Amino acid sequence: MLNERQTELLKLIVEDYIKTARPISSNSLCKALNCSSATIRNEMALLEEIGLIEKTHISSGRVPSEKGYRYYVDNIMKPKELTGEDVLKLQQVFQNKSLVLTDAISKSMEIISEITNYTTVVLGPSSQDNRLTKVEVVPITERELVAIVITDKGHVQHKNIMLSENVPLNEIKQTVDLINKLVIGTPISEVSTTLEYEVKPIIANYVKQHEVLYNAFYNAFSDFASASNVQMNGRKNILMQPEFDNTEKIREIINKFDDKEIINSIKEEGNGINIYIGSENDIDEDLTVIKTKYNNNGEEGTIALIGPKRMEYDHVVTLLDYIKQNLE
Amino acid sequence: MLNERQTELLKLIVEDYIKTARPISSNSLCKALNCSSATIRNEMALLEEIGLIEKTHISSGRVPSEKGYRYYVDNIMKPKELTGEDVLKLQQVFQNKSLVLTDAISKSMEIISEITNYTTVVLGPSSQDNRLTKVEVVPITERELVAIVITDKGHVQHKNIMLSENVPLNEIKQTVDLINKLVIGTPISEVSTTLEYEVKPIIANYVKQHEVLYNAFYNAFSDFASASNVQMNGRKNILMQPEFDNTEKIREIINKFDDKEIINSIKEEGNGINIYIGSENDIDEDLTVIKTKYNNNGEEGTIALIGPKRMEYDHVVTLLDYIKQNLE
DNA sequence: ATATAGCATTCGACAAATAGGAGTGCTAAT
DNA sequence: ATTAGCACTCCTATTTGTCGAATGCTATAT
Repeated sequence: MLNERQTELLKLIVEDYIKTARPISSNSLCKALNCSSATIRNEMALLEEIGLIEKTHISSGRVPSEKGYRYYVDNIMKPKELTGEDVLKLQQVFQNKSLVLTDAISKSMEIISEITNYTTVVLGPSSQDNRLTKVEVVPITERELVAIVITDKGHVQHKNIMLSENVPLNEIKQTVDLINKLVIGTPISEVSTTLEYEVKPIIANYVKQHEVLYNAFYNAFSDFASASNVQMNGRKNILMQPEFDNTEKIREIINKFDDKEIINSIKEEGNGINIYIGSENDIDEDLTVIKTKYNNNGEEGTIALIGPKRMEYDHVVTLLDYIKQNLE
Repeated sequence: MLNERQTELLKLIVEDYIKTARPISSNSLCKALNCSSATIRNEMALLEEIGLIEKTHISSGRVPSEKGYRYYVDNIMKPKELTGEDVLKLQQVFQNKSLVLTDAISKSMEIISEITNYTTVVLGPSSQDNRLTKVEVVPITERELVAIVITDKGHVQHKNIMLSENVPLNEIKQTVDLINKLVIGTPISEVSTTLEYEVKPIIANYVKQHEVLYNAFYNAFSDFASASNVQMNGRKNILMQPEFDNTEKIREIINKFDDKEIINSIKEEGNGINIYIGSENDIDEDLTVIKTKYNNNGEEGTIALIGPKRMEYDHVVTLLDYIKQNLE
């Protein structure tokens, strides 16, 4: 589609703009392309007609359009080799054999956020399809207890429960034993149903204060099933970008970052490393989101990186790829 | 110190400014004080001399100084009665008997952040002076286990542990039993020491892979002791205040909010509800922080509210007081 | 056919100039 | 003790002008 010089021109514009955040003039590219500014202007007019670059005003330099970034990412960009320094920082995480995978992911995304000055997000796997392995209860006071729920994939969650009336310890024990007998092996998403139809009728006979206990556990399990697990690093980074140098935009973005709904929508379904430029993502048309799935023992989570559209795509992709490699 | 009219004047200036965020002119107060603007100007000059109000430029209206806010808070302000609406919202939390105290606090501060449009912070109690009640281990795979630690105050924490070599299940069990025997009842802050001097020498005899296990548990306990527990609500709220309508300031504040160090420094030592205006707090001289301790079964935490100096002190104090009452 | 030099043109960024208005402080009169 | 009146200060918004960085276009050279 584009000839060699046009390709080179687009590449220069995109990469220059990524570096400087200022519109690129025809003059500034003369040496690089070894021709006069007039020639470059002609080519620029062409690229603009195709829609790959834009002007900010009638006599301004050129800026990549969304389509331009897309073309760059798809056809021009070459993955950038990692510097020794970057590798060194990340090695420290992956060589630490005593780290559980989820901790390794957290740590490495923390580091990537520092290296790149973008915002990173780790969306932990949901425990929806985990199976219940064990329920344990530890009494704290007469009315308060801690319920601990463990799944086969190693998810643990606890919840302090306040009983609405005093319940004798042995009744609590009986209930927990029953749950452990009847509910173990059930997927988390189905626990509520099992509780209601299998456990509830039985404890109604055994246990005096069955209502109170049943409700307490029912609530605890619902919380567990719906718990989401999101970690964000360097949310301030994105605000430092020069394109977000106005309060309105900053407020808009901070708002979106605070919105659990939006952040949860980051979940990636496809394979590989996927890039969503501007309006291609659901967060904000001025941002680019790069995501990839990871797989921990059959459980899937997402790691993502959020930055301005003017993002160092080559660097970022290589970093994420490096992490992906190391996680497997 | 101040006569009646001066007091009334300061009150009007502070409360007007809190509402409008604009300097107050002598003219605008004529009706309220029932005298001419010239008289008010004379009084204003006096208040300014004492340092209670300031001008933003030589011919501008007056703005409360830090000292002015302080005087207002200490001597003029009357607690504002809560509206039925506010009470209603908070009642829903406190009447829910199945909520554990910490959850009730979280929820109510969430609500307060919404009501006031300021930022709220809940600093959970540290588990430093809790005593260990139980350690439990659940194996997930050959190399991975979940360690669960419970304290007498009902704190629970879990940590997934990756063993650097395979360890037979019975050795793990032995170790955990030993820990449960020797370490229970020890304050969390001393667990590491006890582990090192009492447990380590013994398991060295019993257990083959004692090094691996010891390290794993040692790390798990250190994490537990150092874990902090901070919750923030509505951090965006503060950015919406008109006085923070420039990107530099916003970035500064967002940075400070992201800084665990600073946020942890919010911990309140004194009794009652304490107000730290501007330079009186450690976060930012343009902010006011209002804090109060709460007491959960002997464990102390802090709830705090962060807003601009131009804060609705009367409303906020009443709200915090209401919560404090209800928590006890 | 392609590349380039040259030129008019457009527009943003910045500074200077201008006008209007909101305040104040001070003085003199009540 | 209060207030009317007035000169004065400074902010804010708008206008104006200039400079420079770009562009598009046209005519010319290769």
